[in-house]
Amino acid sequence: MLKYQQIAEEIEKYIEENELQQGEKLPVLDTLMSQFDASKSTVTKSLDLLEKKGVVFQVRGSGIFVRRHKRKGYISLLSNQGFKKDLEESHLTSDVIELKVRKPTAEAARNLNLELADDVYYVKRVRYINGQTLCLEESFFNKSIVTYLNKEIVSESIFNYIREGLGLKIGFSDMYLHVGMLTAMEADYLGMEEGAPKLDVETVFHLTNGQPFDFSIVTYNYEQSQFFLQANSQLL
Amino acid sequence: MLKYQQIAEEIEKYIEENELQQGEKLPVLDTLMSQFDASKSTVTKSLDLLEKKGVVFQVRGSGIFVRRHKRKGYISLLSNQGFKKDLEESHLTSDVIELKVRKPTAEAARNLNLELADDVYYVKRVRYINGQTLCLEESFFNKSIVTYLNKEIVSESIFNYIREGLGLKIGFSDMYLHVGMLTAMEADYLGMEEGAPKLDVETVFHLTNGQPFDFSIVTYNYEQSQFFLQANSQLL
DNA sequence: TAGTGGTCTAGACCACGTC
DNA sequence: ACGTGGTCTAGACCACTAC
Repeated sequence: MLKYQQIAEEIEKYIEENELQQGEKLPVLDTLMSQFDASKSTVTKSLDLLEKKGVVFQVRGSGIFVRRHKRKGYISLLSNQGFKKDLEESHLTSDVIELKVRKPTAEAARNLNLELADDVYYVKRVRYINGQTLCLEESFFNKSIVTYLNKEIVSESIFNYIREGLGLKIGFSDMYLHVGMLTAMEADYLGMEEGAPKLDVETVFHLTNGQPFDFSIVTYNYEQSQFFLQANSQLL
Repeated sequence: MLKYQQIAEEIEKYIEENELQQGEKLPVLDTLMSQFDASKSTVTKSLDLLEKKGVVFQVRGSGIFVRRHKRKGYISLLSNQGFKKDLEESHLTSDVIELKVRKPTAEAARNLNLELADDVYYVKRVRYINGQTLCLEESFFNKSIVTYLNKEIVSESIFNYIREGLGLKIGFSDMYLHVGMLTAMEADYLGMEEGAPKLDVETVFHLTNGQPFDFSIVTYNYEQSQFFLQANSQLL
């Protein structure tokens, strides 16, 4: 593990263990530098990482402060989906409806830069949170990258397997959100009424080298759909 | 303007002007360093900024590449709302329904760290995109920070005024998303049917020093609600 | 093995906040 | 005026990719 990641992790752990609240001040840079025996740029890099994660914010001339949001039970839009689950204590399970090798839909092929004749792994799951239906998920994995899947893998964390089992490095993703109404089929899977509101999240996942490897369409039960997002405005 | 921002801007402009596509390679670091007469760390900082904005991705051992998403007409969830409008060519207008000084709701007070007896500016607007209703927006501004607002300001970009007119520095924000059904009142403002699907986005905007200054609730017309989001997974 | 991006350092200087 | 974070540099060395 890299030094700046290590430092970031320790600072984050420190905040959690001491239950620091929004606005509480952390030690100044000089202190952190000597405490972690690191240069200014390295500590700064750690803090930038934590700022990106929404854990701290830095104020020039003043100090480094803890950032927290106030609401519990929200799903983080940026750190879910094989990145990390953010729902503390919530119990996530999956029913695998379908798992097979097939040809991609036109939409999947377009998003994965594949031909219609190429093979994809197709996974359809219903996911539950604390016993309630959370979402219906359909995923298309480029089979030339994700070369093997089975029921055991698919009923657990597919992304962990992709990382650890296949040694692939997951990079960035593009997400598209739509609001709409449940079709009869979707309502059936989610145990809801046809025409009820829904949130569709389509995501194209890429490896660090830019190759798209997974296109997924997730339909959320609107009653469970509380999402959370942290933004920084210093993007010009 | 800082050197690394300048460089980032020029690289971005270069990409746009030459209409570089997803995956196209940019000059290597050494070239960029001499081209912009900057050190490696400075160029790297520019590229990190562009990576955060979703403009490029960097691959160790290989190069720097253009990142683009494929769909047009989506609203960027992270760079709207006083950050920047992302919808090219789309015409955004506002009808100001209400503008007054009042006491905050309990929810607004909680999110703005105010007492119920404190004053807030309350703004209610309907926003249109290309002549169609886009959303209904209610905002509460901490009056001790945003000391003055009027109809002219409010019918244009409030955030530009806050930045330029008041000289305040906007920092980070927390966003909460819910899916639900339109109330009769909301449906009326948006010209839709009661019970139609909606997306509510509640946002708490903070200054760079961490002070919350604006709490807003935006109810989107689901027919116009196509949102876009770019994520990076290297947040551990 | 050559090329390319990533990490880390030490230090100079700058810009902002606070008192 | 002082303390604190932010920018920028030059350079050493490391890790991954591609050939």
